[in-house]
Amino acid sequence: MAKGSGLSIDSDPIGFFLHKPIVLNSFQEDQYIHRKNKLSTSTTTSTATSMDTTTAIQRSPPPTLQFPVNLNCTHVDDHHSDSPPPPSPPEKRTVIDEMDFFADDKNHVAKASSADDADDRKDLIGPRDLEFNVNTGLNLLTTNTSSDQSVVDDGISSNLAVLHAELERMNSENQRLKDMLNQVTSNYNTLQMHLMSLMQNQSKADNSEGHGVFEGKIEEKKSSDNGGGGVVVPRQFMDLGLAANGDTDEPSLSSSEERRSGSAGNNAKNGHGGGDDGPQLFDQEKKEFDGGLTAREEGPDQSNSQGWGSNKVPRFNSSKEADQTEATMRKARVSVRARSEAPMINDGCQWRKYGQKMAKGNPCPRAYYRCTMAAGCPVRKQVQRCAEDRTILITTYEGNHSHPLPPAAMAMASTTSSAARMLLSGSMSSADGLMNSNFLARTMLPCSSSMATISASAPFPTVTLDLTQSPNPLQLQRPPTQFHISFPNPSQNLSNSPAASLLPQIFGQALYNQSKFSGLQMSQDMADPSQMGHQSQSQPLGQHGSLTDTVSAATAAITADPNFTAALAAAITSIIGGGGAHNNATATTPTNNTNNTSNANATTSSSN
DNA sequence: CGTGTTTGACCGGCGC
DNA sequence: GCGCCGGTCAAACACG
Repeated sequence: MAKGSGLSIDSDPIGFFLHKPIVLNSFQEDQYIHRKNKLSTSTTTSTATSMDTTTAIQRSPPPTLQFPVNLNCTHVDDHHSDSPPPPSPPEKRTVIDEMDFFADDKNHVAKASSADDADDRKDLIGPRDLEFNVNTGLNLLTTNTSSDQSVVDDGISSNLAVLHAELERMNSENQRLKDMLNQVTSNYNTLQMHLMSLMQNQSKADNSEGHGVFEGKIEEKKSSDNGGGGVVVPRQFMDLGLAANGDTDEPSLSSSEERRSGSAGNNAKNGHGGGDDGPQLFDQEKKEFDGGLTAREEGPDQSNSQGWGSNKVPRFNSSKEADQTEATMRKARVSVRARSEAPMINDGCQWRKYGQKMAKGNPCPRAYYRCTMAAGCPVRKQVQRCAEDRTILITTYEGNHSHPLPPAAMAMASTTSSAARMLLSGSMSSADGLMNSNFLARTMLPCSSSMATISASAPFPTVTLDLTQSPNPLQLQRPPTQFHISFPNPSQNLSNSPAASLLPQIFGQALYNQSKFSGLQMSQDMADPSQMGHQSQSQPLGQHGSLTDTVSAATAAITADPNFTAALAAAITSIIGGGGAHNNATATTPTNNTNNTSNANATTSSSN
């Protein structure tokens, strides 16, 4: 094996955050030069794509004007003889002129006639509208008076009124769903505190009774994880609920973490002496935790608002089955693909590098990091450049933070955690988690794009969030008229729904909103001022690896669009209703995106 | 001197 | 059983 190959990346997270100059060896320099050469291309591409998206949005409105105009045609005819037309302000003609999309000779004839008197003008309104409806011109309006103006204005205003009413309705619904989510979140937190209290009592009871070796070791480990403070909860729960959730339904603590604790605490420098105890300790701890959770389950609403279904699945399996399930869950990962020039994306957390290896099939080394924001945080990540395109940085996260996160870290953490949770909820909804994941992956719509990928073919279930394509996050801001969401159909499986693909972002946003930060605000609060700004506004994706911006942009876009909140509600409903397998949230959009994820068993996105 | 990185060694899972 | 490989450990080293 190519150990010590020298293909190292200076990736001091702290230094990175502080704009510490990055020192590269010759190979890295080659890589970075290569990437820099490519950067202009990729940046240009991203920018162009963004512009295309914007243009597409701006082009959309005009044709819809026909409908209200026709409505007013009837209206005017009905009042033809009732009231004389008000004086026509000439200046309004310019407004009408702007609507003369289709001019032809007929309109000139009509224009001449319309100049005679108001009644004649009114008479012409009907035919003119008909002509308009069949794509003839509106030039006759250039001499029309206010009656015609009012016709158009009334049409537009009535249409606007309709739209406004619709918007208000959606906003109210949006607010209602937010309230519901907040309440569910609150209930969940309360439930979790109950659980902690219960577990604490249980652990004390077990300890006092002098039960088997596992319990004793668990106590030892728990104390170690909490800085020896004597707290007997498995891990500290953060107030945001995110990490607590992750700890609850996604046992992220790897065996090595146990080994590490054991080595440090007991075996000192003997290194691997505690290795064998790690998984057992964790499994036992996990069983206790799950058992307590199951016992305390109060109902689907509470248990799933943040647990995303994993918590709600009863854990009455035998110990062997539980071990299998836990092994699967422990390995759940979220991989984020993003274009980045930096050796490591700024996700707001602090990382310490603990290893580097050459991975098979990739000339680029894989770096291993663990979170150092809190002692005993089980989160690890692997950073590796894509072999095919070295401008793409693949960051794979495993586990959930056991500590409060700064705002800058919330977006990524919540997104990845939610993605993992989504995956796990799918896995846990079946006795065979992996097969279910495969099914979930395969049954996602083929027409979708590559924002989220679920891969069960890997040794561990992995969700891949592909952020290398800028259109996807931006497309989340498409006007509601181009993004239709239909609400749950109980007879359909969630996995059939394209909205399922939005769950990582949606859930991330939900969790993020829960923490009282908006995506935009978070983006502005980021530690690195150079990476401030709203990605969805204009900043091309992939510049300097501001992945957090990307995520926040996507999540902010979701927040901005009531339809996405509706999708969130639908998704939550889906999970609440059946571990992500009963109800259905459907987001129907035309798609034209391509899939660029190599291991894409299923990809989804909102696209147009 | 404290903190973080580097890197050779080691472990465990898995396939043959 | 053996080798491969991913993942981790920890002594040595670098740096401020």
